[in-house]
Amino acid sequence: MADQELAFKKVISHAKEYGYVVQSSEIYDGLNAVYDYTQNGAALKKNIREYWWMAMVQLNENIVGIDAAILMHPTTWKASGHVDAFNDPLIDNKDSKKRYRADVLVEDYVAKLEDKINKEVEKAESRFGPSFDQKHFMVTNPRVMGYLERSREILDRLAKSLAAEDLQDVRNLIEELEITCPISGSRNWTEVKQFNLMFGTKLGASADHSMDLYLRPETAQGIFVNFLNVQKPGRLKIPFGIAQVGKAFRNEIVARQFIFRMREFEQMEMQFFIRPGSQKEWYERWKDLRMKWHLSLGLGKENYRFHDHDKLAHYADAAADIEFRFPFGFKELEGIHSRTDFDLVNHEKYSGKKLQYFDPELNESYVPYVVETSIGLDRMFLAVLSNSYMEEQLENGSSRVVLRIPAVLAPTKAAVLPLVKKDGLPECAQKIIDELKWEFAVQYDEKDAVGRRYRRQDAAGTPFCITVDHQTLEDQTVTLRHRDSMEQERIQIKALQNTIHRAVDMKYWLNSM
RNA sequence: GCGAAAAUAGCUCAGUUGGUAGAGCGCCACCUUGCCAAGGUGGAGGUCGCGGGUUCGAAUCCCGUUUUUCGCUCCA
Repeated sequence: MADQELAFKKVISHAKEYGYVVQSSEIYDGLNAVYDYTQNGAALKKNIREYWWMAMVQLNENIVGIDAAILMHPTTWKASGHVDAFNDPLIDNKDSKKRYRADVLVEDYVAKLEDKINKEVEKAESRFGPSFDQKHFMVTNPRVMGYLERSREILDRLAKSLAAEDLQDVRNLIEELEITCPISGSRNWTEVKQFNLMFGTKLGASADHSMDLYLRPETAQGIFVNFLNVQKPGRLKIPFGIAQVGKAFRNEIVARQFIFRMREFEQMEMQFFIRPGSQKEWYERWKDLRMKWHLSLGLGKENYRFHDHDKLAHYADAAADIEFRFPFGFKELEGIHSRTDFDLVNHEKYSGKKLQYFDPELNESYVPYVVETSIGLDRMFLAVLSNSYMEEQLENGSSRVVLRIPAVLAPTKAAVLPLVKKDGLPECAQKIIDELKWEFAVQYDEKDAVGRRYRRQDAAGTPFCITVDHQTLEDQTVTLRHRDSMEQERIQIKALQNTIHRAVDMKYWLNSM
């Protein structure tokens, strides 16, 4: 574990030093769980995004891509269930370290009062026998009346405090009622805090006329609300998919582990619309296809596994994660969910608009079922980066740090290095760059001994180094040096484009699926 | 959110009983070498995370705070 911890720390500092990821607003001490991607990170992220888009959208005739807004009509989140599910007043017991919904604690207390009332009723019933008049008893018995009065007072006060967002009073109420933690039995409570996992914001510059909005907590709803706006222009026939890459925002209670769980993150997801009843089959198919996509990058089969959910979210009838072996253990990288018709049906209900598909083969209309694949782009980035980082001992006794990023994803594909910075070699190198840069991200470096430049490029993850020497001026050949094997070969300048292309093009990588 | 640990140069870290900040690597310039890091000379870069307090004097002691990592918890 200590080794893992150390390895993870090294990845994090390497990410900063080599221009991949830094903390957001670092000069102001940073912002909790928010990170910026710097030049190489931005390039790697873009390449991952494109690799996904190619596999999902471009190569599938029945999947199209959209780009929905981050801001959506607030009713969207009522329909999706997020307003209810993501919004709670919570309180912690300091001794048991358990967290409770504050309103539920109070309601449980009231439930106990009701138990007491019921016991009184039972007692009286057994005493008076068949002539017992429960209604009369309830409004005359002083104890029962006391309990009822008490319950009403408590619930009224709770409702008022919650409505006024007076959390201090909710806390006071818990203290006054002497509510104890069911586990520790203590009354050592923290303050009550309102946890709203959705980021609020306002639409409209003037405070008087503004409307409360949320930054989307997931991108999926942008697809569901546009279901017909996409299906109709595309004349799409079921089964078909709508894909999207975009930012989502969550005020996570605990946001940690570098870019694994951030407050602002990017999702790549696809909602696949199918006939009701065929969900099992499509769910299995997409699990299989998504795993193949991951394996095509060659990060190692042993680093992936499926995790089937036992407890399902309210909208799902089956769900599995693809987990990856991160430096801190196997964690969720992608989710595949059979979402049934939950989302579309709810949007029909809240909007009053039909969100149905007419199936010409069945000659009937229905709300399609949905199988979702949803992968965290930032998590995929972390998977690639942490898996690529290696410290190697070489045969000559020296060591090197290398990022074995899959060449198709590498931020820079090749560095062009003049052996010495004189005799026209830099000019020659520059000419090669001017040719290659139209197709690949390339870099020039003339500083320091060439061996050191190789190491620098290794550490930055560049798969190829092209070295220009005096022989180049005579026969138009260069040294092509490979990052992973450290082997070099002499090839024609003319052959560079094809050789690099073969190594970095998505076609070859995705064909290995 | 609770608990623990940490924060000093771009990175990794040293800094003794409190006395005005150092190393290695990296970076920049020049010279030298020239196919797998660690040649020479010179240089830039730090109000020691931030804010208070104690003290004649704080990187060092105390309090608060921010950020990071770990455990628990939460979320999916």
